[in-house]
Amino acid sequence: MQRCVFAYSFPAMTRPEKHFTPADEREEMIRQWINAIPESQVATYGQIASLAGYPGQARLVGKILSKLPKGSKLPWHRVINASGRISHPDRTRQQTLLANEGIHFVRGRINLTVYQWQP
DNA sequence: CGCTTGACCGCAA
DNA sequence: ATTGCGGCCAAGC
Repeated sequence: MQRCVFAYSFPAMTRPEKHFTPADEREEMIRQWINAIPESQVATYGQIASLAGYPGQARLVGKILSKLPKGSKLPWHRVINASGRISHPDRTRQQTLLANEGIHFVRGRINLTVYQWQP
């Protein structure tokens, strides 16, 4: 895990009118957890949301990933849905990246009991 | 404003 | 196994 620096990185945090959970803080937490997913393992959207402190907000994780810049270093491909399938529009690309890490699919599906990250 | 749309999820048929 | 639904919430129109 890398150091958490969001409190100093985002000017929005210094504005006191919103009482808590500004969008930038949530995004930063979620990014950090995604970044922490080890190679050859996967996490679900909901799992990342919970780890980041926002249980039940899986959609938020998908939202953030959908806005990810092209050359992002974030291992976005290690995030899959709760049924072990790919939600990302470009399935083949994501599946290829996962295959390169030794994660294989059985009938379009990843076995979560084997590959899901347990922090 | 209200309504729709998502890289979602759990549960009930 | 698959479908549907309600819950979730930010963005865009």
